[in-house]
Amino acid sequence: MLRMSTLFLRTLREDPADAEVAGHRLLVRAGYIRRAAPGGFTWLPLGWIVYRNIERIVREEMDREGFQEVHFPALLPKEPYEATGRWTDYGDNLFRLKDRKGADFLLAPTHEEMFTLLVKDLYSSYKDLPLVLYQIQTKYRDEARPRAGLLRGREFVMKDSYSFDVDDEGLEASYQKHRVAYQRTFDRLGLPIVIVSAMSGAMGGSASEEFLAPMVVGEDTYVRCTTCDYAANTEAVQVAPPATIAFEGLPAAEVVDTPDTPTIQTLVDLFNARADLRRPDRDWTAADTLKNLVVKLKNPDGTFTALAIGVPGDRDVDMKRLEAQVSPAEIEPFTEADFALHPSLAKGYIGPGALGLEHASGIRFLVDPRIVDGTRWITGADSPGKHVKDLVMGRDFTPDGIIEAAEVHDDDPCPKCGSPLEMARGIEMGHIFQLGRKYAEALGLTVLDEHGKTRVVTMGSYGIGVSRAVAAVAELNNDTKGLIWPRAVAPADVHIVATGKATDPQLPAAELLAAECEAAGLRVLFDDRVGVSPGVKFNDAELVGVPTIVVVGRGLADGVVEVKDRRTGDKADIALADVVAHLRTQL
RNA sequence: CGGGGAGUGGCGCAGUGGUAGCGUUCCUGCUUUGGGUGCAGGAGGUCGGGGGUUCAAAUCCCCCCUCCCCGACCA
Repeated sequence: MLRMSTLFLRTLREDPADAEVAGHRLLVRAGYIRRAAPGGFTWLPLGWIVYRNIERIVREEMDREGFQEVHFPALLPKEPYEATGRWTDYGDNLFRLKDRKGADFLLAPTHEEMFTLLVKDLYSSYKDLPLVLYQIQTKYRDEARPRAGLLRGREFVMKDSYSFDVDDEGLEASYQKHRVAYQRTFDRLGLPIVIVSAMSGAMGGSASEEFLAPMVVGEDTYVRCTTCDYAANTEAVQVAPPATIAFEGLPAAEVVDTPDTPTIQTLVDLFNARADLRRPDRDWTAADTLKNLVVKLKNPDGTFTALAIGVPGDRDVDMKRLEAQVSPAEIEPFTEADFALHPSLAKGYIGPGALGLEHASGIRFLVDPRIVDGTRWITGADSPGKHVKDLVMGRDFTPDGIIEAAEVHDDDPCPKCGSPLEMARGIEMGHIFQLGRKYAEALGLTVLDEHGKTRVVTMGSYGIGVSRAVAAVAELNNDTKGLIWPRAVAPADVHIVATGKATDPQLPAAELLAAECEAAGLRVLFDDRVGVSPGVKFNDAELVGVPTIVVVGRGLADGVVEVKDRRTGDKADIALADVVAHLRTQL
């Protein structure tokens, strides 16, 4: 039994000034956590109880699938991470340190390498697979910007698991088991989840999905269909290409003088203003123009490659989407010096005429999927002050390929059903990932198959943010008065408040009730403080957020106590003799 | 890393060069006991850190650190 008289707890009367988002603010105010370091938090008794409840649920769902728990050090030598290139790839996000002999160590941001090596150490036969191992471990990432308390810290707890299979079918099965286990886990935590397709990116895996809890303070933007079940991370959205158009009857391309049209808007205005250029049926819009952007890719080996991207003029290139497409290369701006090296590019008037591996610039030219055969465009004519109109895709120019890099907008058509898409924000609670053989290859994890042949093991990795889940549940379960925990994770089932003076009958009656509740299997938080006014106790109870509040107060004279539902605010007077049975029905 | 805001008792804030204050919290006493009760007395701060200017710095100057917000970044 937790007693308020002795519990290590101090609730704050006012909001802490450095906490913006509701969940963070309330976790601090209600005495669940304290900031201890940049991006690091101390769990106070109530917070630690909630944390462990969540951890227990995660563990139970892993165990239910037959996954086996192990536990690695967080402090690791650099060598395994050098073997996979991550010692450098992780960049500034990796906490690096040296031991007394000067050897390099790191605080692990994730443990793919160690799990791979552990399995390599002990297993060598296909008969040993499939295998799934997991741990619940503190992770370290030197985040550029820790945020919103536990939502993004530099030290946090993650459940990470890793599957090991002989073949792709096995990987798929392990992946699906995790998918199901994750759905059940988040369901038990009371977290609404949208599963979105994510980019497999540089990892080269075939599938990756994120489990997002929708919330406005979320950091990830994703799109979801307003009609069907399609949902995808913004980076992974696939644009549905329109139907192609026959070339017959399309006007011939024509170069026109368009002085002083540095922007899409000025170009469109000019076309609408000039009688010789006006469209008879409707006004020109930015969507009629083809915008060509040139960037520089910094390849992993340090070399640079130029890349041109063509998108409809009513959209910008989304750098995040572009980066996801070209990963592991990084995007750098195309500078004046770069233009000097490519005299065929007329800045501000770049067009398909100069772009493409087979054309003057030799720059690879990729276009948005909406640019299909037969679409006609106003675009740069590769000469200052000139544009070309009615340049027809497939007839007048052919790019080197397609790229998904244009901005995604609300109301874009769903690639699955064509209904409008909408953008939303969420926080990543879990990520499941078909890694494939990258780590097994780099670290030499192989097994012998039934024919005695060496096979590289194929892997998956799967994460749940455990400490983040505390923050997410708090964020989604509160009101102006405080937290409202879902019962499965709440620090107690019932918060018993005794009002009255020390000599009044309420206190001993509440004491007795608390003991009975506990004997009946209820987890009890008992406000047994004397000399504290009822208002303070009521406010604290609402702030702390235990789902059921029982007040042993003035009704005691009539043999009843008040049972209040924290979430709905519903109150009922229940006869003292019936309280325990009544409370048990609410579990 | 870029832009913006801010660091003063546990928490929230005031204090533009001259002995650090208010509210709350905490302690003591009395009072009060169904919505943060009232009164009185008390405790608690090297004013984020380091340099500098000055007779004198929370206050002015320089450097650094940290926190919050936006962006970049983020299996």
